Amino acid sequence: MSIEKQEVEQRMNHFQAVCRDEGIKLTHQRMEIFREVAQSGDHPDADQIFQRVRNRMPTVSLDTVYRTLWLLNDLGLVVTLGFSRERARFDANLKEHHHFVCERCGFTRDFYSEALDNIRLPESVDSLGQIGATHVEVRGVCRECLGTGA
Amino acid sequence: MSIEKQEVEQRMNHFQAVCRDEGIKLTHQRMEIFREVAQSGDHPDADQIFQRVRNRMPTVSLDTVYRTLWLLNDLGLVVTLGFSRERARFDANLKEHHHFVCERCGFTRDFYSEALDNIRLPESVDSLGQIGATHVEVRGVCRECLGTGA
DNA sequence: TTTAATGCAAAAGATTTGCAACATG
DNA sequence: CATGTTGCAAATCTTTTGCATTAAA
Repeated sequence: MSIEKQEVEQRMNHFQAVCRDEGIKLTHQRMEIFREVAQSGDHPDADQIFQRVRNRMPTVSLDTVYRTLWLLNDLGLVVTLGFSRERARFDANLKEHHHFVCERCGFTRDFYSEALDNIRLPESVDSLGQIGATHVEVRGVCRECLGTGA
Repeated sequence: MSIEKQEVEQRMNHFQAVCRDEGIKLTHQRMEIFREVAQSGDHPDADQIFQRVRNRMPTVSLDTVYRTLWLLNDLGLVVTLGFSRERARFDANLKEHHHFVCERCGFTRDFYSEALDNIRLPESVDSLGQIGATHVEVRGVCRECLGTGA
């Protein structure tokens, strides 16, 4: 599944504008790496991106892919799924619940809400497959990081 | 932040019952590792669990912690946060969106919903900190994995 | 006693870093 | 031309595995 050409062009333009504004050099590698993410609808990981870019650019290196992806992330040009940069975290709470996650320090807290447990999903989701648990993740900044510490 | 004693006891009992049912041996290590997750409200990762268990049980090894955590996960006694077992995945879609994730193959697809973008969070969340983006993750099984392939 | 689980040490994987060569602005 | 960026190789960090020993049922 890939993104429409027109949308990809828009994303490329935005990327170039941001790089110019930030004084970040527009290298061949960065262009190809960003393009790859921009045109992929399947949320690839670093290694998949590396493999795909390498088809067009055989000399690119994996470490450049990593450096570039995190740069794009810091620039807000790309987003990571879930709690991505972290390792697996475990939870013995089996009741249906949701999470608040602090974007700065990783602090994570469960919360409950019957309303959220019962949210209606759009019909488009039904066509993707069989639906299991639905889980809400709220990103934010915790009180501690805000300096609003009790 | 730790879980109430009574709740921990309940979780321990459930854990022991499941192990018995499944013919899984109740070792000292498993008890301590599960207890650690059961009484932690902060969603620790494998290494944190290892460090904490080691205080009480200095001979436990990190590989046992890993083996046990994934066993608990397979038994449904513990849950992982987000897309945990995977590596970081990237997305250049900056529009507000949500995800459907196949639990079997990892297939992930964006979907949109104004209703979900505007869900009301319970007030308890406000007290945790400043709220940023809210994101819904639907877990399920994709059509391909269901054998309902188009 | 039988079988599964542990600890150790080593292997495998993933990600990051120092540095000289190179390309961009 | 000056500086930031790359590729390489090595280092680091995380997670997994093989195997002899130990412990649970």
